[in-house]
Order: sequence, then structure tokens, then C-alpha cells
Amino acid sequence: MTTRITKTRFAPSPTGIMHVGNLRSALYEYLIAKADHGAFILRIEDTDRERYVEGAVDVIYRTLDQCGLHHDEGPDIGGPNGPYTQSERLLLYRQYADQLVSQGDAYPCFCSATHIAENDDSEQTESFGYNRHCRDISREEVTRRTDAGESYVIRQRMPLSGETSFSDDVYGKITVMNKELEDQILLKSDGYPTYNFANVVDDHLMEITHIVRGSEYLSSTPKYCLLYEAFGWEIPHFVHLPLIVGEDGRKLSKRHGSTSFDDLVNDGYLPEAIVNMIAFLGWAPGSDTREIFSLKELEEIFHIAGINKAPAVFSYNKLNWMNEQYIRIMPFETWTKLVKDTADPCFRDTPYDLIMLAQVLQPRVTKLSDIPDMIRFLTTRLPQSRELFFNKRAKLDADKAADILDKLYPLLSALGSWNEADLQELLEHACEELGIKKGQIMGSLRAGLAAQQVTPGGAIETAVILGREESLGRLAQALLYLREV
RNA sequence: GGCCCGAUGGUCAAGUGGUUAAGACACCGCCCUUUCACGGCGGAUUCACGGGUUCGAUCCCCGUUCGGGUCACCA
Repeated sequence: MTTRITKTRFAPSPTGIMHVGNLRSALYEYLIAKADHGAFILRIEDTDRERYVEGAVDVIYRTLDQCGLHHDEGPDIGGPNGPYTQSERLLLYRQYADQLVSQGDAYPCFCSATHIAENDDSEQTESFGYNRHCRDISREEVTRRTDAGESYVIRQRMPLSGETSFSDDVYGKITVMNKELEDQILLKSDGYPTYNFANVVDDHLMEITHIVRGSEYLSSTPKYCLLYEAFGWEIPHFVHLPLIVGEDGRKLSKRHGSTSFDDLVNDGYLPEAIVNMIAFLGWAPGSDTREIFSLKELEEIFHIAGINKAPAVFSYNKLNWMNEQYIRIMPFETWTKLVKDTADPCFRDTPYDLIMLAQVLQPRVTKLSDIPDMIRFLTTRLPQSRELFFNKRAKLDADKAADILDKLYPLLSALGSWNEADLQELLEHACEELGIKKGQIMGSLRAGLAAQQVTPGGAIETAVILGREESLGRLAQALLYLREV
């Protein structure tokens, strides 16, 4: 008994979209391998010529890279069992299919797809489309028809009785009656293998020890097992993952909103948060109640036994929270750069204090895409209504605010420096000397400066962000507005 | 419809033949406060149902219901 190194593979079909379900498979595959110091392999399953999408493979590389899921073997970096792109392995599949045919475990079928569809209508009793029409045609007839150039597919010859079972690492023992199994197509008429066949051949040749995939493959896994048996290959571990579903309980899809990695990133979510989020969809660390884990930490604690069976609902609420956590702990310099990239386009005319802005934003932002709205005060100069100054708690209204700003303006314009500490001091003094409540002073100042109901920071921070000149200018305008209207 | 799988609060979930059945998100309330936010504190809501097995079932078995998956020359 040789002990093999744990190997998993991510085998996406290049569709141009990285669905969160796919990404989670990749994550778990990566984690299972790394938790056991094994290898994580990338294989491109491009056997469907009709679905070929230009540039789709790059989406896969880019996403994996953004998420930190680095592979040990793959089309771009090679490896001992390449090539890692299925369309480059066509001869191999043909060879193995021929072997099955000569063994009697597969057979050529000349029925066209349309013919089968017609046949299906008349035979309602049949549980599936294909009626095994060509299963027993003679070798002579096969030769005659192939020689005549008739196109055909290779089908797997399923046992007609008995049952097949296997043990899944997550779901346990699963058994199906062989008569339920269709004589599935292994090789299409264009010579390309089907997923079902290429997958088995490649997983074996690439020495994959754990086949990790969505539970939608659970019921077809017995067919794979029969294939392994026909070849006399060792059956690998199967690790089926519960589905990720939308809030309506259905398989996650377009109508649930953003469901691809790129959609999520465009919505303002950080890759780290997305990775952390999907790690916890269908898996939990057990007694450890923490939920924020970096990829590195996950590599250490991930274990197959923690995987759940029930489908998991993808929650944007939870994602929001996770994203906030990642923003809060992000290094300030990194955060500042993100803020700058977002703020610059909105506010290139007037200078603003980036450091202070980033500072007030970091503990408040949920998604990056929230930032433009939150900093709109940078470009909104005039108060839009007197309501803006009304505050019940501080017993403040527009008239009162006008009085306060009137008194405050000369003091502020006389202030030599314009920083947090000095503004703070000036305003504290103003409270005492003018006998005005702090809430009223701060409230009128903030409203007068921001001209916006909601701001990320308080009055002082807003003043610092806007700078002396801009602040005084706005206050003067606000005063005019309050007097006139 | 056949087959396969699943079921702990609204959501993610821990957990056990005897527990006050963790924790997180969301929600509600209160507090704090230069409004909102941020922060702090507290609260409500769960073992799908019916039979067994057992001294005792959320946990083990059977059935029911409900939910999902799958039945392609797609992966």
C-alpha cells in the first residue's frame, strides 16, 4: 500500500464567468490539498466546442490569483501529468475509449440526437431518453457502418441489474440500482470526450486523490465508479459539496443578483471577504467560534469532517458584515489608497484632506461602492433646505443655526491653524463663552459645512477634510442662504 | 414522474442519549454621542411532523411532509 500525496483539482469549464459556487469548489479543493500539504491542480475542461468563449481561461487565472488560490500544476505552469487542457488530450481519450470498446464495457452508437428525441415521445415507459438501440449490434455491422462514414458516439455499457454503491466523504454510503443508469456517452461524434469520461480519465492520470465537486454530481457518481472499475483503477475519495442557493432556496443564479466573483468585486466587496464568506457556506470550524479567517489560517484548520450536507443560502447581510471586518483591519495605507482611487474622480477641483477622509471612512464603510455616496458632500456646496439644520435632540433649527454660525464665523476665520486639535479647542471655548450647547454648535457647523444630511465624520473632521478656505467659503454661503430663505 | 440527497431560530451554524441547545449575521429595544454612522448593553425567535427503541430522545430506527438535486453528443 503506497501512501499517496493528497491531490485535488479545480476543473472549470471556461465560460468566462466565475460563479461563486465554482469558486467555493476551488477554495475547498485548495484547502483540502493544503491542509494535508498536498498539491492543488488546475485543469481546463474545454471539451464543449460550442461554448468556447474567447479569453475565458484568463478569467480563471485572474480570479484564482486575486483570491490567493495558487495552483501547483496547470496549463500555464506545467507539471508531471500534462497537458492540463483537455482539448490537448484528445488522443488519450480516444485511446481509453477504444480500450473500453474492445473490453466490451462500451460500444459505438449510431443513433442521431434527433432520432433519439423522436423515439422518446413514443416510449413513455422508458425512464430516460436513450433506449439502448445500438447496444447489441454486431461487430460486422459496426465495421460496415463506420467504414461507410456514418458518424457515431461511444456509449458506456451499464450493467442491467444489480446495484452500485460508493462512500462519499461527506454524504456517506450512496447506492443506486444499475438499471437506473443510462448508457451515457463517453465520446461525442466530433471525437471530443464528454465531461463524464474525460473527468475520470484525467483524474486518474493526474493522480487526483480527492474529487471535490458540487452535490449535483452525487447521483451520477455511480456511473463514474463503474468506469473506474472497468479500467481497474483505484476509486478516489469523493467529496461532494452542498449547493449554494439563493434566498428563495433555489440554486444560485442571475436572478439572485451578483453571483459571480467579478460581480461581487464590482459591487465593492473585497476578494478576501468573498473568500472568507464562501469558506463558511457549507463548512464550519467546529468549536472555534471565530469567523474571520485569512486563507493561511483556513489552510491550517480546514477539515472535510466540518463540511455540511444541507444546501446553504448565500447571505448578502453576512457578506456585508465580513466585508466591513476586512475594511476595518486593513492597513491604513492600503485603505487610503483605495479611498483616493474612489474619491479623486469625484473631487478633482478642490483639494481635500485625504488622510482625514480615509480615517473617518474606515470604520464606517460597508462596501467600496458606498464611498461615492458617503463623500458626496465634497461636491455639494449649498444647503438644499432649512430642514438640514433641524435636530430634535440638540433642540436646533435653522434660525438658531444661523445665529450660531454668525457668531462662529469670525472666530473660525481668525483661527491661524486649521487642524483637528485647534478646531476642537476653539469650539470648546466657543461653547463656554457664547453659552451654547455643544450639540447645537457642532450640529450647525456640520450641517453648514457639509450641506448634506449624513456625513461620515463629525463637524471637526468635516472641516479638516474640506480645508480652511473651502470651509469658510461654505459657511459664508450657508449663512447667506439661511438669512435669505 | 423515477432515482439520489437533505432538514437545529429569518440566515450561516456548534452540539449531545440526560445541556439553561454555543456563537455569528440580520432584526428589535436601550445607552453613548457633534445628527446618521461607529461603539456598548440587552431582547425575541429554533431542534419539521408522526410513530417506535430507551428510564430518558434534537441526537438512534421507520414512516410522513417539505425542500433541493438529477435524469443532454453541457459541464
